Amino acid sequence: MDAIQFQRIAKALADPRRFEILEVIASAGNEMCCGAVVECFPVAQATVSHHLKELTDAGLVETRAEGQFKYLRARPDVLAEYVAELQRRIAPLSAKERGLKNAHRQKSSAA
Amino acid sequence: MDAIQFQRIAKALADPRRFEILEVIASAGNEMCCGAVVECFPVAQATVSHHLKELTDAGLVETRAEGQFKYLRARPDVLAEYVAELQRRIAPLSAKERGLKNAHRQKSSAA
DNA sequence: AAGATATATAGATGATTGTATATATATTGT
DNA sequence: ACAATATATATACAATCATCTATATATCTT
Repeated sequence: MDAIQFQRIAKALADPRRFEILEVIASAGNEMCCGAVVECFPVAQATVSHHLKELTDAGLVETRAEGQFKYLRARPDVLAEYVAELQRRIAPLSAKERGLKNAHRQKSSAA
Repeated sequence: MDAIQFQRIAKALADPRRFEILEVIASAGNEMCCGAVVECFPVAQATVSHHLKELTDAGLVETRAEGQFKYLRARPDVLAEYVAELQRRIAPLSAKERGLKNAHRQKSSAA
């Protein structure tokens, strides 16, 4: 996963309403059309459309167009990729890594 | 993990600079003082201080005061809690859950 | 063709936020 | 006591963003 998508996902997850929208789509079980999502929230259709765009840009939601409708489906696999990358970047160090880190670190403890 | 902390963490992870700060602390291996973090980034000390506050408020970083210094340490366990909650909320449904969802959903497939 | 419906886009606005400068507070060393 | 250092806080500002209204585009129905 490249850094751009990584940050895009982090951003997408950061807004409470947008996260709720993702939750609704994920809990739907099967596809859900935009209108059904709009009905779940007390915000304008354009607002939901905007959030859906950010979620799909992040890859957390995929869409399938069918006639005038657009069907949404969550991508838990993409979320899993994000999670994996997140834990790879913020990882507790192994004893060996700690040793290497500490090896060139006398300055801060001597100063 | 309560909803407030969950959103606080999501927010804290969403800013690229703040995330880099967390990365630096996590990769330090042992404690790191604020000044060392400030040296890593081309932003003002007050800006780093502000980001550190958000990271500690979110629980992703813990601090230990020692004299005029404040030592920082990442909390990968808190991140792990966040990740667990994230995947619990956005989870692929089991076949049984899908069945239940679909049970009262004939309209969308019939329309 | 015309109206109705679904979704997307454009533009505006108020709120939030990342960052800066300046200052306060606390601690250490002389 | 005083200067120096480390960190936090107050205030300000520009940029971003969530939201809205209005409109555009596409599709369906009659």
